[in-house]
Amino acid sequence: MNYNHKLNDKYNPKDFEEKIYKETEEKGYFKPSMDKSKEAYCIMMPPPNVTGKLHMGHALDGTIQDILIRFKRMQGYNALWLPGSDHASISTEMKVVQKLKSEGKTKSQIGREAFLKETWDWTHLYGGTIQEQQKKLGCSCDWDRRRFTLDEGLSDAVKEQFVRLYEKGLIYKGKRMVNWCPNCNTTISDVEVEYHEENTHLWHIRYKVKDEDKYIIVATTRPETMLGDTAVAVHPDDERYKDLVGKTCILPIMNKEIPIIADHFVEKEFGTGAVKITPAHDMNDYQAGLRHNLEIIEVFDENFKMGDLVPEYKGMDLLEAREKIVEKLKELGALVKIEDLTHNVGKCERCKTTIEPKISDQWFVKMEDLAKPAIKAVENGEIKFIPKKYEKMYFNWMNNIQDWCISRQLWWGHRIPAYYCDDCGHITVSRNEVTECEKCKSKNIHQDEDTLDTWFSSALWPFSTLGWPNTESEDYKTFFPTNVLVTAYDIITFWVSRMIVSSLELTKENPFKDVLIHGIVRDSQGRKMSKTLGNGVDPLEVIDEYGADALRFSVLSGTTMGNDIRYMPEKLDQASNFANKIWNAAKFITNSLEPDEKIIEFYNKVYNPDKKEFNGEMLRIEDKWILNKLNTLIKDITKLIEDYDLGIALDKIYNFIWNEFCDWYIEICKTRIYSEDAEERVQVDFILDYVLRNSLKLLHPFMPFVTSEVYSKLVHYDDIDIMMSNWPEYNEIAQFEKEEEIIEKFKDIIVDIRNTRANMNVHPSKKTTLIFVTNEYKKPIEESDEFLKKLGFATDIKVQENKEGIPENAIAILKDGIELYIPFDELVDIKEEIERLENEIKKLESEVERCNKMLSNPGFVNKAPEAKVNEEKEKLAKYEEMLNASKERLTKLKG
RNA sequence: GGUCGCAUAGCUCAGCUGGGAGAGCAUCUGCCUUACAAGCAGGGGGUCAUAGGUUCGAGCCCUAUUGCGACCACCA
Repeated sequence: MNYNHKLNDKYNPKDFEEKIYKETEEKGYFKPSMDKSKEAYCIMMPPPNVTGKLHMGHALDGTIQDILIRFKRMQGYNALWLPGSDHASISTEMKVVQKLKSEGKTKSQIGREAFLKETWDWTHLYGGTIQEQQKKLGCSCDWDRRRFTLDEGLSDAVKEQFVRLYEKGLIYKGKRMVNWCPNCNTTISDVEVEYHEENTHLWHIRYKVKDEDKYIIVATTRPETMLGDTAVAVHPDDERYKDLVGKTCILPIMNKEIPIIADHFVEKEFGTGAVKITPAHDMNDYQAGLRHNLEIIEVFDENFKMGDLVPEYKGMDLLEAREKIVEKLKELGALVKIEDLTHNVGKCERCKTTIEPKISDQWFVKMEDLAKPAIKAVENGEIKFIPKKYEKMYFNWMNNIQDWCISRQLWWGHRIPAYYCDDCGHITVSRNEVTECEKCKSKNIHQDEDTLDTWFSSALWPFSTLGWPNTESEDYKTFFPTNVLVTAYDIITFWVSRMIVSSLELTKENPFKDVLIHGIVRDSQGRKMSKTLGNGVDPLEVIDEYGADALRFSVLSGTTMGNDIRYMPEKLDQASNFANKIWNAAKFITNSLEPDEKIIEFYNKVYNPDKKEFNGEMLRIEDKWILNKLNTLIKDITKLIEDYDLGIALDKIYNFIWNEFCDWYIEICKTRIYSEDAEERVQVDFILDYVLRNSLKLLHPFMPFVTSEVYSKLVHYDDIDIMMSNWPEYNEIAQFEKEEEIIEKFKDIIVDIRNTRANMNVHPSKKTTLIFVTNEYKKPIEESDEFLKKLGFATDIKVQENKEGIPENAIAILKDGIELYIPFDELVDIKEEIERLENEIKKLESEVERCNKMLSNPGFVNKAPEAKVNEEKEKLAKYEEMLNASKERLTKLKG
């Protein structure tokens, strides 16, 4: 075979990222192998909004999942990453409404059917955008299995859930006070309400106590709702009002008699301690109204204009009515004072309109019993949150769970499968289209106009995407329950928790084993990225400038799961420098590579796959060193990814490739690479290729593109692309521990040499002879002669067992087991060398002192683990030896 | 108000079940050394927020304080 090993001169991600994605997708690598002999591994991608665009949060989320799936795929799992999108009822519907508005049309004008058609068109137009963007990021999901929450199958699943819960009595219809957005014209859930501080006033209004010459003053932020007051409440322990409780007062304007009641929810300290109760327009008042059996009087009509309680105000806007009513109260002398107040006002998350509490007929899911098994599943560890602290958030939510309002006054979504009989009023709930009342058989029926909360369908995502309710489908049987769910902490409560609930109720299985929670990506100043601030970073622009690999690196390097990530553009430089470093190293290696056949032949001789052993006799000490380091690295990275410590894993690979492989191994080997001896070259080329290819494999899940491109230029043992290659296996028995130790020592010595030379301003080209005094390391030093010479700036190396012939003015570097002398001749001032030695002695003395202190502490010697004590003893011996050698050298120089 | 979290080098952050403080960037010094100046070699820089406590030993565990942040609930 004749392979081309050539890499382009410059690292340029645009040359290959898109190409590689396309190729690997076309080859079907993203699909699960469906190999029954292999364990299945499955991740469900949290479905982004169908009309959405990729933001940094998606980029992070997608990168993490892609790393996991690529890792497992290389490990041989039958791995599926299933993508899809969410119909996102409110936000999509709003976008279409806006579009209609710009065309001068409204929802109600065109009707339900036409509106849905419009929305489907919109969805088809923009629905593919985010997928295309995820591809740019390198997401290796099985696009053929992609699902949409409004797909037919998923809609069936939604109906199935609704009907089952309804039949068990877990779904009910009831009057409740809900959050109503007057602009979106729908109920929204508590979590879709944002609270904003607003400056307003607190109006103090006095109500006359009936038949007495007393007044009770209430404080309110909403005077316009007073028309619907049905009581005034005070705290039962409030001495100021004790005598008034049980009496009645006269509601101004309405001139109506209402009771004065006592209720614990009233705070004595706030306002006047007396509060007007308007059950129709306030959550607390509503609850109080229920407790005290108060009448509910609605002040507003369905469009949130004034109703007809007082004809004068009818049809008025709320704020306008507020003004008029305040004026009127002033006239009547009922307005006592106006106080300034800042308080939190609920706003619609989407359109920022002030939320109005409203009583309406809605569908609810009874949560308390459903929550119990879901709490248990996490308590007993069947489902694990990573990091664990988020379990607390989950428990906090689940233990205080409220019934879930699932109906939405929207058209875009799953229409509620409930049919009302116009004759007998019976409600028929069914999986299928209903044409007659199940009770009186009347054909006079109509379906509920409302749709279901989007989360009602996303709660099914882990299994509805696999074919549920058909539990016999191949995918369902193979991949459910799934392995890990990856998402940000901000949707634990309304998505993660509901998936667990639905799954346990409907499938009796946990939907996933692990919940991997990551933080959110903030801007460089630590602010949340938002459209209104305009501080969002577009991942596509980043990819365009730096490449997807760099983006992926930058969101993970140096981060921990669960913590927020600050977007730092400098990290992108670090990332692309790293990719560039790999590129250059690979370019260097491949350019000098011996023919593939020769290297493969060498491999077959040097490696015994059955024993998983290298033939040490065919390798040099430095080869064994890097192989041993690689082996440890493989072990560490595998464990780290399995534990989801992705940031640490990435930094470890980075460090290995750059600071060990490039900075040391390649440098050490250069003389061999340029060697005249072909056998020598094959040997070193084999190691260079071997270590690089395995490092690339370890890095591949993180930076799929540059690793693929470079890997394809390495020695071709086979035709398998890196993506489908086997994950490196580590050897339990580290074969070359001793050699690693020796080279680490040599590295230390070389750093010391560089250090001293730098301190003494020795010109880099100036070379000298290195004299080693040792017997323990004689052989390895002789074996390493070439690179020690090169890296130690030596013309020559002498190894001897005594100190004969060492010039007085030589510099000494003293390690345990090795003494190194560098005769600098005229270059070195004895004074300086004495000074240097004195400093070193000082350092060593403090080390010895530290060890002695610890070892003379009876508490330490008696209570610390034996291994720890021995470790300190060994250190002490080593330092003492070095200290003595230094002292000896010093006296000699001085004498 | 309830719950949870965070405070480590100039900046952004790592630091595993307690056993000699780390990275990247920035900064300083010397290098165009035949893969790489997007680079190489070396250096400086930290009372690990504060105060107590547990321990032979605390960045790590406990308590309190200060300053941030998040989530939930929500004040009429």
